[in-house]
Amino acid sequence: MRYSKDHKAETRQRVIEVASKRFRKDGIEATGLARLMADAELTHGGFYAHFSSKEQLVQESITAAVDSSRDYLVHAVRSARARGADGMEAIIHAYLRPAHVKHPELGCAIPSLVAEVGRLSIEIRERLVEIVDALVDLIASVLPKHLEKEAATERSRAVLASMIGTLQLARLVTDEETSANILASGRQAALALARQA
Amino acid sequence: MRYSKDHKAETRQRVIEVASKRFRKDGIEATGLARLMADAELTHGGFYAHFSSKEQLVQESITAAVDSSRDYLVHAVRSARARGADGMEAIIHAYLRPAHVKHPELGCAIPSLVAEVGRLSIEIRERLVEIVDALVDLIASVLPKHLEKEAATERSRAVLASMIGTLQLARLVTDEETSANILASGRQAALALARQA
DNA sequence: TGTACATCAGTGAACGCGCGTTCACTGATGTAC
DNA sequence: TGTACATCAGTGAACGCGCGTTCACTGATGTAC
Repeated sequence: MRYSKDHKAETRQRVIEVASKRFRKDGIEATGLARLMADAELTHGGFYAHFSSKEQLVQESITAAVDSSRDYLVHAVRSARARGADGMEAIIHAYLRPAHVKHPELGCAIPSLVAEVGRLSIEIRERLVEIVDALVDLIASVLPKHLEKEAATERSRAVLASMIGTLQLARLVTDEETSANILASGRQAALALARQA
Repeated sequence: MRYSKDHKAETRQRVIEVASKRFRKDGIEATGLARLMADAELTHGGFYAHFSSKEQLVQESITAAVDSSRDYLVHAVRSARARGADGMEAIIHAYLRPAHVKHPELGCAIPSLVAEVGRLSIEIRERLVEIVDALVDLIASVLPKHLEKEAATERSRAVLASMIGTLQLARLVTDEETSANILASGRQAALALARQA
């Protein structure tokens, strides 16, 4: 072996992390491999020492985003519970926070990629569905315990859908005050959905 | 003039309509002018007899989608009221109908383009914001009259956001039954948001 | 009404560019002796 | 421990392709006489 046994794995991981961010920020089709590899401080030719195709990188990058999307919310729930606060409110405030509007590259992959991914391979679609399922499960876990599983899943999906739409609208508008208003009423709406009778 | 005075205007309109559909179905950046012009039964070179750039076509195509998006919902409201039914339910059922999941090219431009448009010119973004504003106004018009203007706008935005997110999730999943479930619980959620205390 | 001409919507080849992918190579490192 | 060699992560030129845009042209039609 030329480099230390971990060297290649580290480079590969670095490319995945750079890609995961760029895809969320600029979109998948709009991100070229040459610029992406330059971001990872490599030249484009070396790409194929790590991945068989762009398709494979896209799949792994979205999978990498599952954990990064969920972990932030899991942490928000834990710290809320530690101080006796409401888990649902913690999730909604974490998802619909101004920083999430400003920094799609560090946030949830769904609002950034949901439309584009529908046109790509079924494998890529299914990777994004994994993120949806993970977030739905997380939201369901802070719903009242008396709900049946199916009802909890449906309600969680509705909360997630409203948060996704709200985040997208908040990102779309150019006026910052309007964006903040959309975010605030979106938080209220998501909470109302979580607590409906 | 070579052709009858309306000929050029008709061709131009045909290109805009074809483009408006393709952009919603395949995305803006992923739609090439050559294939688009072929769809309109023209060759690509003729494009610049009608538009100064792709940018201009995109702007006009989104503007064209304002009316097509709104008119369908306006019609749904009118026919609901004609038979004494609820306008809000009519809008929600029209937006969150299975055909809207299956045929993005004939539907609302927001779920298809909201993420991508954030990366394009500010003019294009503002054209999509016009559609958002038009739909928010329409939803507000079927809200109870006693609400203050600001409260009505905020509630309408929340209803729209939840419908956008729901439609996107219903389009994302590959299983048709799951898609129908997402749509059904999304309708219920949107209605709950419209009627919250 | 019939003919000659001017117009210009539409054609299709060509442009430079960035895309994903391939490939001959380089040179720093781990291993064998 | 010191040297010779094999490995292979990473380099950078090149590939065919589709992109948006330009341009010299064609030929069907409206207009002038």
